[in-house]
Amino acid sequence: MMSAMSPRPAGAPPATGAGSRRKRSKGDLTSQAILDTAEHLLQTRSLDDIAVDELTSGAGISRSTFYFHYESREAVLYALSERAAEGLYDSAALWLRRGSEPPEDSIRRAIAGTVALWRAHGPVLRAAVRARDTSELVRGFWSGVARRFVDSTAQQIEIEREAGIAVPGPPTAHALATVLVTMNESMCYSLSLSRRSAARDREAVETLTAVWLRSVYGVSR
Amino acid sequence: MMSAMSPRPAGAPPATGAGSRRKRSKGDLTSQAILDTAEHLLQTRSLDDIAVDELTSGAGISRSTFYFHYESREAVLYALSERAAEGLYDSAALWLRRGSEPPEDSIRRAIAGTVALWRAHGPVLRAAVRARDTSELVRGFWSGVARRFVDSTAQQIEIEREAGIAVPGPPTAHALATVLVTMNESMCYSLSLSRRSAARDREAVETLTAVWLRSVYGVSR
DNA sequence: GAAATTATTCGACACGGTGTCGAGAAACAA
DNA sequence: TTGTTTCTCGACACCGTGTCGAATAATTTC
Repeated sequence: MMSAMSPRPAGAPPATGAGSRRKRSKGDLTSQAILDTAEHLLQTRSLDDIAVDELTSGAGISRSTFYFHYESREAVLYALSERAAEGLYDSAALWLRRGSEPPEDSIRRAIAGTVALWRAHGPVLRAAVRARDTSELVRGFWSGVARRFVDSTAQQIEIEREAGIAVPGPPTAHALATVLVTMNESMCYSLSLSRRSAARDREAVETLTAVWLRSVYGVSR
Repeated sequence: MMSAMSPRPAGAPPATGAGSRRKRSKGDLTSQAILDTAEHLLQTRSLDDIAVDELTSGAGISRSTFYFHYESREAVLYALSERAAEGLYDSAALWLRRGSEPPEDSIRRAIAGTVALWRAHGPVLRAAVRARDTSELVRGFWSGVARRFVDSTAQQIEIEREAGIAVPGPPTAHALATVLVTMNESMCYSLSLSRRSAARDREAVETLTAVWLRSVYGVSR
């Protein structure tokens, strides 16, 4: 007796990353196929417009099998977000500028990196941002990402202020950082919604960079 | 014969505004009741979590009657948005500052007005912003509002630049305006999500004002 | 390699929400 | 009153979700 009570892989399968050394079980493969189908469909439709059977027929399995691999559509999105947000963390590290490189360069580079990443994974990131208001899981994950960005930015602002390079408070370093990071996100969101265009991207990067520079350092040119 | 083909009031009932002089037909009343119920429920739940029968039972009518008054839940949101966005247009007029008032004051006043409006109608405005990605109708309406804001801001920036008060381009007046307006919106969105707090609101207004001032005028203080 | 165990898949089902239809009640006009 | 327009309702067809238990495939154990 004792029915199997198979341990459903709640959030994401063990190590969905590319570098997974574990043996590729059949289940891993279909989990992956579902993820891929989802990312593909997300390029056209919003998450709640995508029915579960579209996900599964794209992966060549029956609808009910889906629920063996994921708890819900949101769980799929969560797994997808993790995959896409890895790159974001790298960008976050760029805030902390190296050596004596002028702030303008490091800020522009970081912003350009963020824009590029939104271009690469726009549909997933947009869906994730939208799901913040819906899914506790996604909200938690995403607010972690945001905090990381805000904190390191605020820290950097404080350093520059103490060095007398950046213009001092009333806006708290933290408050300023929050606004700037939020601004970046929403610009990237709407940018990723428009047709891909190098010129548009460049202008967005330049504009955001200018706002960052002027807000933090007060300088113009 | 010739079945009535009753002219369903597509978007919103004739003149949903408060100043409507038309006779209060029974239908107007229930349309209104639906709207009120929707705004009330929106304070707790997201739009797609709200079922049509919750809207109608709140208004004391049967579910199918809903479809006589509105085409869909989105149409309700559209009507609600119009109601809430009226105030926004007033704020937009504030960009164009009067006489010789220092820019800092008019900008702060305009931003404070926007924040206040988001505090008053947060749930509706949030739902509207979310529905931009979903409903063509809402997207059109909302992008009209946004354009109005951006255009008048850009125009004002250009005036200030020609007067030598504001720091000159690379960032086009229009590009800069877009970023700033977008920033305001997303900050208001997330602010309206947090528990009401005069202190928090004040800090947000100050921070946004600082970013506007520094981005447009380059000054620090 | 046969049996036991575990992992994966499936079809069927119950449920809940949507949107449409045609019948009819209520309000109003003549 | 009668006719017309406005408004309301219940019934219905449809679609998507999530759960269950049984069936099959893969893997381990002996």
